Amino acid sequence: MVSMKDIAKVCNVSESTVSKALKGHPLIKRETRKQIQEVALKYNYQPNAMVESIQTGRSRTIGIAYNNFYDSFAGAIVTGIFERLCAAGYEAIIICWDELVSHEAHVFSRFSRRRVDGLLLFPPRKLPTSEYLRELRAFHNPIVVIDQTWPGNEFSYVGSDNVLGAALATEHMIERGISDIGFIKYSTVSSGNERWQGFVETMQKHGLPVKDSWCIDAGGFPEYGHELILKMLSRSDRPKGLVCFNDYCACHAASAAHELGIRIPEELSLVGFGDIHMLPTLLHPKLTTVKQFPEDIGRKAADILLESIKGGKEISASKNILMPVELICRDSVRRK
Amino acid sequence: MVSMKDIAKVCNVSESTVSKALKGHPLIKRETRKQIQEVALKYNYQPNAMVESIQTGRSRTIGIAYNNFYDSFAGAIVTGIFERLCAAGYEAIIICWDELVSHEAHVFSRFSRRRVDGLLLFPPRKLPTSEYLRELRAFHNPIVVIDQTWPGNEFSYVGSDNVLGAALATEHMIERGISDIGFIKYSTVSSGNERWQGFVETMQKHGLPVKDSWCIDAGGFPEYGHELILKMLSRSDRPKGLVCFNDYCACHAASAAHELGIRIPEELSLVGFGDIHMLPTLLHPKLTTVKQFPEDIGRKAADILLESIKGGKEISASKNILMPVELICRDSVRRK
DNA sequence: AACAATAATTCAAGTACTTGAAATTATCAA
DNA sequence: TTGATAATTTCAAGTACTTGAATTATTGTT
Repeated sequence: MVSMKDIAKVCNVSESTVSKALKGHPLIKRETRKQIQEVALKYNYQPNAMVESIQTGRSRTIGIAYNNFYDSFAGAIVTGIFERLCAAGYEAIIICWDELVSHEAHVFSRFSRRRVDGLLLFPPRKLPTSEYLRELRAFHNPIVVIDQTWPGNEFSYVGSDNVLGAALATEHMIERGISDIGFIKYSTVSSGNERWQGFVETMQKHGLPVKDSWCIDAGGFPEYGHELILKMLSRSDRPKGLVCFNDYCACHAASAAHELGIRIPEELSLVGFGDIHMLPTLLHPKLTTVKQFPEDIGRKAADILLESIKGGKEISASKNILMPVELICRDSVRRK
Repeated sequence: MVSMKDIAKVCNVSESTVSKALKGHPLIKRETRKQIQEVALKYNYQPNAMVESIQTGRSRTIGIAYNNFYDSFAGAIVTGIFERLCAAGYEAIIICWDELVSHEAHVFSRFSRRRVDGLLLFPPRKLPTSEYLRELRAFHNPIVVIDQTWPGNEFSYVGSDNVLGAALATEHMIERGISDIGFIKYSTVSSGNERWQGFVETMQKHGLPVKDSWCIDAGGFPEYGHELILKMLSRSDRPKGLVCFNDYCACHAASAAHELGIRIPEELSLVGFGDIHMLPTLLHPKLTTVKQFPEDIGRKAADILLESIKGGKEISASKNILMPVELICRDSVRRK
């Protein structure tokens, strides 16, 4: 790698002249400046970003604690994050929580060693341990939590308005005259509980009963509770509609219904959640779902983080931002 | 952030003593060493990785030029990459090719400024321009190209054995007595052309005709040529089987067939490619597909890169590695 | 107590830069 | 030719460390 020293040698000047010339400093003679810039270009000189980091105490790098590269919803969030980071001249270092790869405890110290200026946190799917919370609080740079949160979270958080989303989905079914409604829960994540809350509140508002046997918890199952759904749908006393935690759940429900010869939407209506990349339109019938705006979540989270970094930690009060959601009507809910 | 200076001040010793003590240098008195280590722990001291980088000329960081965070196949590759990087004590800086975010030309200089020790390249979906090739060659660190390649690529490459995969898929259909076979191409990427080649060779080997009107190019269409497939399947002269470039294509074909009331697999058999995360088993009937091993591709690519970094560029000859593929028989191909 | 031998610690220089102050060189008038 | 002023350039110190050489402190021996 060419350094300033190399260019200085070639141009027969000192390193500080090179430094100033490349920054367009007006004290350097025009011809000298031009020559140095040409040589730098010729040798494809690139300044060492790490030196600048050491000097300024800012690495212009943020850390992303990531969960799951398979999930295109998280991928969409990251796409939004990158859009903003790039515009701000920041790079990102991604580390996976994945227990197989790196244990929790090491994630923070790895970010600290790389001196990231801030942290975007996709929380791991279990509740944070006290050890992990201690590490988080000891981290001396701004943190923004994304997509999932936990009770008592004191950091800034950006996610979807899950309560509203589930309410919209449930209202939609009720409006179409369906009242025997079940719910596929996912209680191991905060968004799952929020969606469940939205469902229960809406049912109660309309004086409809929430039947335990129609509410299945898919949380933690790798197959999103496929077997449980199958069991529920094969009983004679089964719901006419299912509001699902997300589109994957809805797909599994649809698949179970197909296996049992139950027609969608004539005999069973479905609403998903997420409008996950391509998935709802690949199904037949096309899935009605609550659209989220993951790119916007990513953009917003990055904006907040970058602002906190600029303003210093004291200026930035912790924020709790819920992004809007929208019901997308397709063909999986029975018409009146 | 606490520095060695801070610890030195607290312990009333010089910085070099701190440095040596923290490395467990035997020349430092046991008690001094212990005290320094305790203070470092108490203040949660983390060495600045960038200083080490400057001194050694190794950043212990690699760059990943990424394409598409929505694609869980690429996500699986990255998962494999991260597994190996983490084990080797490396971090990754990810930059997206996405034209909206960062133009091609800047990607390499951004990696250079961060002094990444090597590059894992998911090539952009178009053929490399000569400008881009020049930048690649000017990059003075090892490069490994992943998943897609191009004619005359002189860098190491790791991808799936696409020719074999398409051959397996085609053989499977022929074996089940289907001979009116079409193909959904995707000719804008190298894997697409390789799979096409595997299809054509197998058809010729069995003396079967490759009918132009049954071979659709979905390349470049955001909806994977859904409309074209629909048109083809609505003619009376339509294929009895479709070998598809990937699972997404197959999903669109299935969806088109559903719309037209064509039953799968009785009237139309389908084989996908990729065994993309959850997708084939969410369909009904479940999709027969050619399984790839993306995590292994990622692992292999990372291994080769890390080896090249260790060995220096001259030692590492450029390699061309094709990972095995496997036909997974599910329910979308008609039984004899 | 003086000296050597050993143990423990510090110094100084190097990494790739930046920055304000100091030094050098050029230019012009008297 | 000298001195003053302006125009250029270089020096030196700082960033957060590492490392071998040099220095200082401690211990034991006579």
